Amino acid sequence: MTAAVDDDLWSAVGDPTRRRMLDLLLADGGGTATSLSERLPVTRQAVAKHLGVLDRVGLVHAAPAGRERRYRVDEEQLARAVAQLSSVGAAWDARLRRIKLIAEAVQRERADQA
Amino acid sequence: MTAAVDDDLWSAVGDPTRRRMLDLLLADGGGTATSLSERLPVTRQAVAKHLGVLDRVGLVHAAPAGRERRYRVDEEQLARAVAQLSSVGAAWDARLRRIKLIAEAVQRERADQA
DNA sequence: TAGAACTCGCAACCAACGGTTGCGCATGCC
DNA sequence: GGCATGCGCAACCGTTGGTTGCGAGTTCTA
Repeated sequence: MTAAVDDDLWSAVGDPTRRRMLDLLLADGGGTATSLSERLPVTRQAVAKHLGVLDRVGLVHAAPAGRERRYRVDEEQLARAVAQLSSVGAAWDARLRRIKLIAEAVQRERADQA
Repeated sequence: MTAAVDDDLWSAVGDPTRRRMLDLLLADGGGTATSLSERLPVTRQAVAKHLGVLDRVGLVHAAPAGRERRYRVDEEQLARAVAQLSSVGAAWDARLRRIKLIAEAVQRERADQA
């Protein structure tokens, strides 16, 4: 049921470092590869690569400012990703609930027979 | 804010193939590496490795049955993972909402000045 | 205005991981 | 006993997250 369409956006958000980057960018209202790397346990280059990935899927946008390259979160796109995320969660939740109901029904049936 | 504690469970569920495996296991009420690999675009060995990962984080449990090795989903653990998932989603959602409010406030302030 | 300081991008390299193929071993069925 | 089936182990490959090293462009300042 869980389609494969999600996978590009999902996998972009799937990386822990990228999640923390998005978190920092949201908290500070933007940032550069260098500024982010100072608050993360990875080097600037690693951050830069991640920013490239996030840029490709449209979760962030770059704005050259002098010698800096300032990144900001595309909130609309992130909202879309979050929606997909919670929809997957909801699907599993529903399935788990259904399984539980069936299990309980079987239990009741057995109890009736005994 | 999003802690690093989630990362083990989260990354286990992060892989698309593992998500589809969990989905299949839930739908069929269990399965073996071979049975799963027949319904997935990967080999039995790849599936076996993934089952090992899922087993290590407690999302599935193995029950040797004759020459088979039958796996079942630990629904409680999966429910916990789903909860973490949606909590992360909720956190981002809240932050996005807050950002939006601030932005609107700034807009209004500017309008008043003009 | 020349040079120091800072930020960035590119390239080479490494480790981990998802995936495959090829084997050998155990279990079950005829 | 013999054949088929299911599993585990090992070697190997491509991708990806991460690092170091370096050269080039921009800003600040002496």
